[in-house]
Amino acid sequence: MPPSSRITIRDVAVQAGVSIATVSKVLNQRYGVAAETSARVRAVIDELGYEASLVAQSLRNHRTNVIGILVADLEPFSTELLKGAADSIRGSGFELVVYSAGGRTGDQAGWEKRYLSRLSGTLVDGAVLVTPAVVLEALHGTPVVAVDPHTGPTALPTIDSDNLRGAQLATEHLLALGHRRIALLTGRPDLQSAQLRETGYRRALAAAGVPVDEDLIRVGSYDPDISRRSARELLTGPDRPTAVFAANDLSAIATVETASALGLRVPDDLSVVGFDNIPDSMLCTPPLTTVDQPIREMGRRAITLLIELINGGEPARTHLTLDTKLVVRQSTRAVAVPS
Amino acid sequence: MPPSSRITIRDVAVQAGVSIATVSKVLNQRYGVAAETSARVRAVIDELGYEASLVAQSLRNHRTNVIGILVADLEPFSTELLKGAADSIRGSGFELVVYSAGGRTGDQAGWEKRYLSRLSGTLVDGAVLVTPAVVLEALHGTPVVAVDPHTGPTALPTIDSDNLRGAQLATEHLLALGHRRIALLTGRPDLQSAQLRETGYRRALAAAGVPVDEDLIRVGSYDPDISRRSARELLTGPDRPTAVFAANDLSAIATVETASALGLRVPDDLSVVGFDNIPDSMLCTPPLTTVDQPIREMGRRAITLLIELINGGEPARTHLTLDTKLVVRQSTRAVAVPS
DNA sequence: CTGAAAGCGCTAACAG
DNA sequence: CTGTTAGCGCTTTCAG
Repeated sequence: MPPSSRITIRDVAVQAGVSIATVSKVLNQRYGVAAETSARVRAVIDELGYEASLVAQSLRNHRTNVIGILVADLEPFSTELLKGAADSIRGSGFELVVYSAGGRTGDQAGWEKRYLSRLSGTLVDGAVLVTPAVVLEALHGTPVVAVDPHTGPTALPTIDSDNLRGAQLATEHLLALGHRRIALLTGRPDLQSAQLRETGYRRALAAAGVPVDEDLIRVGSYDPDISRRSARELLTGPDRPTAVFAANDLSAIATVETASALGLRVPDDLSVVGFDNIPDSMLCTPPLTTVDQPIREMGRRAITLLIELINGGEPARTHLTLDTKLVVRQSTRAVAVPS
Repeated sequence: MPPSSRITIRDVAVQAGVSIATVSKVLNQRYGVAAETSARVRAVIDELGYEASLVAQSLRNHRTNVIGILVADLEPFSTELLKGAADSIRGSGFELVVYSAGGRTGDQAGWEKRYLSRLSGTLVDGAVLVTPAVVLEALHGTPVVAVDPHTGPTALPTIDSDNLRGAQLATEHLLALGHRRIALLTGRPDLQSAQLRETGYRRALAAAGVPVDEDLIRVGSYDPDISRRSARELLTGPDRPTAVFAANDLSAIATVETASALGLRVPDDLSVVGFDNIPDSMLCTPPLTTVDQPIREMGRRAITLLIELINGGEPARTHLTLDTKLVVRQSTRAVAVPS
């Protein structure tokens, strides 16, 4: 078949009666083209609606002014992050391509490495890796920033949020309200974020001198169904908790739903705090007390850091942990403190 | 400078002691390579972590199995659409790149044409254009689908939603509740969506025999600030409306805020319906009655249609208008019908 | 079975 | 000032 009827630089050259090189010079505003020639070429470019192929340019130049954001899938977390990234890309002179593995994360070596290899060196000047699940060493020459990596510490420059402190805040809040039987719905056991959130919970309890009741710790796995099941166990058991800290917003919502189904009112009969993975504005029915994770801000910072990395030198800080804060809404309530 | 230390097919060839051509054959599972050679090459590929450059492949092959989504910016509407697109890309064998103009929509010819030209023919097999604001004729060979184009009818295959009917539904709902003084906050006058929403409003009133009071129609422009101003005018004027239909969710929220600031309670003193451009779940404080625009579904359909277009023949329908429906929440209330 | 060579669209020396 | 030439990394004939 004909190699697509795309208009190429050659078409322009022929039409304008000049060489390909001359067209290229006009395109790139290089010196050494007669004003008249230049005008003619430009006229033809307009007439034909020609635009240089990004691909061909990438292959030739080693600078593209394009930043890549690599995500496993387009879901609430990653899309929220994209909005932040878009904020800081504006006016930076860079363009943005988002590459989505389309949920096919079961691949051999992981989408992270695969896409990074396929795109870097060509097409993008640098990349942001969103919640990579495998450990990646720094790559051959292409600047990479990781956002909220699910694995532990990484050699890569990283932007993450303070999971540990967030969990402590949440638990302390419940303690301050007088709660003593505080349950925990954990996250996915294999992810560091979940481990940190559990640690924060345990530390807060320990600091308050409240013994941990392992029966009050159930797996939520960042999953609505699993969380619903665990929540039901917690709330129907003997001596049920007066409060639940859910390591994830989906778990928190599942908890509220389950409580409601069991005839328990939130916050009158049960206080709930969730760890927020999706935008604040989406958490509303019912209003949940949450730990606010600054997703958009992480997106902004990741791009800023990446651009520093691309444009040269060593940035001041190559690992940034953003603060989390507690957003108190009406889903928690004080209880009588046992004397 | 050294052209980036990217690992190329050449590195693999050298390391394996074969020619570049042979490596390529192994990569593409072509016949005519000894099993032993093939194994050796594969070993080297693994060892080096080599992945073929997407860019170089694109330039050479004219099929990339990549679909492009071109957006002016990454905001609530476009990111919501992306989620839908991701849904239907899964398992399709295509990958997804999102290209964002980064808000720089003030360009000469419009980002739409520019990016389409830069990417088509190479890099992507087809593209989805999200809310293009200029009229584009079908392009040289590359399949393109437009989503919710802001201009009128287009030669391009299109997915949009039923703005007219949605607006009628909203207005009829308010009429059915007994409202007679129903204000309209319009959208951006230059966009067809806004015009259709206004037409729907007028038709519903006409059908009910309620005369249109032009004083109750104010410009909202899909913009919070402008909407707030207009809302204030409407609500502080003499003989204020008992209900407002806002042609856009941002306008609706602005209306509720303004009402609140003026001491009017929603829905007790004022009913509000908004046309939803952002996901249902984000509209919650306060709960707004809205017209639900199926954004994710549009994303899904757009990809499905595009893939049909790419894979060959003429699809059954090349222009699809999705239904909108009214979601009634507590921000509207019946009023006494004047006898 | 393997490799040399041409070329995808473009840019950057270098000649003319 | 302009055109010829040599690749960027890869795939694909087509000889060896």
